[in-house]
Amino acid sequence: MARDERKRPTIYDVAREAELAPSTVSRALSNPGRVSSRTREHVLAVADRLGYQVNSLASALPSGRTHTVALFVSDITNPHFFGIIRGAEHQARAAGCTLILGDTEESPEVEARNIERLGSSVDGFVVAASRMTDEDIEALAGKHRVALISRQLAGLPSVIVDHVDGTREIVEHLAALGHESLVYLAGPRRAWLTDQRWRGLAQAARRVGMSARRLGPFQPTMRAGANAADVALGSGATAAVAHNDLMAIGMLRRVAERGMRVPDDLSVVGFDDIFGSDISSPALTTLGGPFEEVGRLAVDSLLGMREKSREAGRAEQIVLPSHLVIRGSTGKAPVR
Amino acid sequence: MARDERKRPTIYDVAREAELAPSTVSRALSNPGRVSSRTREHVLAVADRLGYQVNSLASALPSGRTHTVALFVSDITNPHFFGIIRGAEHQARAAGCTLILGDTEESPEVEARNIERLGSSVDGFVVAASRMTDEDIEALAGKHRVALISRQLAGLPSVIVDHVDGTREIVEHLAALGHESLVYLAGPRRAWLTDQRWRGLAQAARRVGMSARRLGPFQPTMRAGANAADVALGSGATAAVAHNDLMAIGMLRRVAERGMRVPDDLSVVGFDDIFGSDISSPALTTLGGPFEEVGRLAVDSLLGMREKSREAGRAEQIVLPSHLVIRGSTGKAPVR
DNA sequence: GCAACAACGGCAAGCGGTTGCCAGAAGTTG
DNA sequence: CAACTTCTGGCAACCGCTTGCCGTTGTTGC
Repeated sequence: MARDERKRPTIYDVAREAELAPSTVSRALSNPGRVSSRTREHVLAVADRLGYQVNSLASALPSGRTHTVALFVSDITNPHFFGIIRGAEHQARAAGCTLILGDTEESPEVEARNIERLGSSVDGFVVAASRMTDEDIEALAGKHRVALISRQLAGLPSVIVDHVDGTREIVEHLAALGHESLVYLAGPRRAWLTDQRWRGLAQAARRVGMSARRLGPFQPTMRAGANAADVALGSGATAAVAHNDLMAIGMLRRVAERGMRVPDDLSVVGFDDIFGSDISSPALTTLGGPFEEVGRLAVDSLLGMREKSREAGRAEQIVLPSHLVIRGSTGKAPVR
Repeated sequence: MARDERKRPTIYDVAREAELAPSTVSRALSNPGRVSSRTREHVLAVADRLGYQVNSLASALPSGRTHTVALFVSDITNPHFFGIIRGAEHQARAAGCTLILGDTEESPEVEARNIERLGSSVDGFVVAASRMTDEDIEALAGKHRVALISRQLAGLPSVIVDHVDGTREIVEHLAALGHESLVYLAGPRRAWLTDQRWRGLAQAARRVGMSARRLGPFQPTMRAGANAADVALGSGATAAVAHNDLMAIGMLRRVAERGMRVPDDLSVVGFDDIFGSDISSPALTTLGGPFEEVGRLAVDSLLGMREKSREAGRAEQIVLPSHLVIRGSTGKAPVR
């Protein structure tokens, strides 16, 4: 009731009260240099007294600037995105923007639809771990400002955590432990990272003379990890690299369930170093990265696109270093 | 470039192309019953051909309906909110709304500020685990539609997971294991749940003749769990109930770090049954709840407020049942 | 066959801001 | 002191869509 009667004051109310034109009030509020300081202060005082708050919808309409950015993640229940979300939020807030978070639930359709839905009400999109095709992303980028996370595409700004060096580190770590064979439990086919990680692993394995096989694809979830574990155990490899920590943790459980031991019977490595990867038993060896920074930089480069035209500035593709976190899930290769 | 040249078509473009008035196009799109089916189909076809997409900003301005709801959580890195977020999103989507997610980072100021910022651009707010004072929430509710999660306040719709029965269950479980004393490691003072949980525990303990003490407050994080563990161990109690799973998991680690064992030396119970609570070792005994349902219902009752006036309908306060998940972190009380 | 009434499409006034343009006031310059 | 900038504030035209109201046309009832 109270809610409905009292309408929010508008600049017209403030203008009337301050005995000025609405346009002057508007300027005093959003373009302070344009009016005299006396006027500005007067307006501010009146606005304050009336409890005036800009209607962000109304101001976005003529100006086209919504001061809102959207972040889409492929699965909001994956702790991997925590850091990214936090980082993005901080950067957005620092830039005076609101962050809208969307969960695409691993579906390229949901992704495309949600993005289209938001269309005109945001200044741009940060898409993390997109499942869309390159073509769809390009089409999207033709209509909106887009920055990518965990994916690279020519001409678009992106932020990824290095996987070339990271996978090399993983392989060398395993090699040092005496492993001679590894399997990669692949993530979704649509995930750009799936191929990248496999390529990195395969190449590094070749270099150290380790055999490597790719199995899957699997959904990047704990549940699918059980399946992946069975497949990995069946493969005869002594080391398994899961597409992400969620899968890896699911594998740890399944291996234990089957009465085998990690790392004695099988070494397991994950990606992301998520919350939970250090409380599992054994704790998970995993490739971590500065994900908060990833989120921050992605928003940053999205907002940065404002000025530089896409052609001129050459969208920057940022690669942040990863680091291998060695914990209990990797150990000496079992002797045959 | 492509992005900037081609402006999105508007209803005027569609109207011109369809040789109709803009108002008719508007109606065909958003109020189909108001035009003849022939006209509607014609408009739809033209709109489709032109790739028309409503500008949600523009339509929200005159109508006042933004088809957007905001969900604020106190800490987005707490997996507890996963289910709530998912549930809220699903329900929002089902109702044709977009969900905006906000992280208030445990701060009532951030909470109030962010809510005010969004003010006019959402249809309402779902606030989970609010840290604001009752007065501030009431003030907010005077200006916007608000639904609460994990908090009750007269006159406002809310969804909580039962704690009365839940805490009783916890206490009885501990009593059955022979425990005669428990400590509650309290959460933030501003969290409504902190007092509620303590009250429930204290009352249940009294009834079974168990001693209960409240310690803290602590931040509801893993980090603070270490501190809580030390305090709990120092208290001499044989059972510790942490404010949430994050704290409880932090406690598990700290206890192990100090060379003691859970549950042999100390039984530990948490709240929420978050992701991670079953992969810790020992796995955590915790009070779970249907959190996805919580999120869903909260959005539901928020959107339901549309029709029924707040006074008339008597805001519904929903209480969902909790369930105790017994795992390895609770065991027989140590014999003295 | 005509009044009464739907049904349907169009007009135009908003929603609450932003902003290009103009004009009067104030400040500079020679 | 005239001529010319620079400041400031106001006017009014949007931004793209919604919606109350009106007029036309087609239907129905008697």
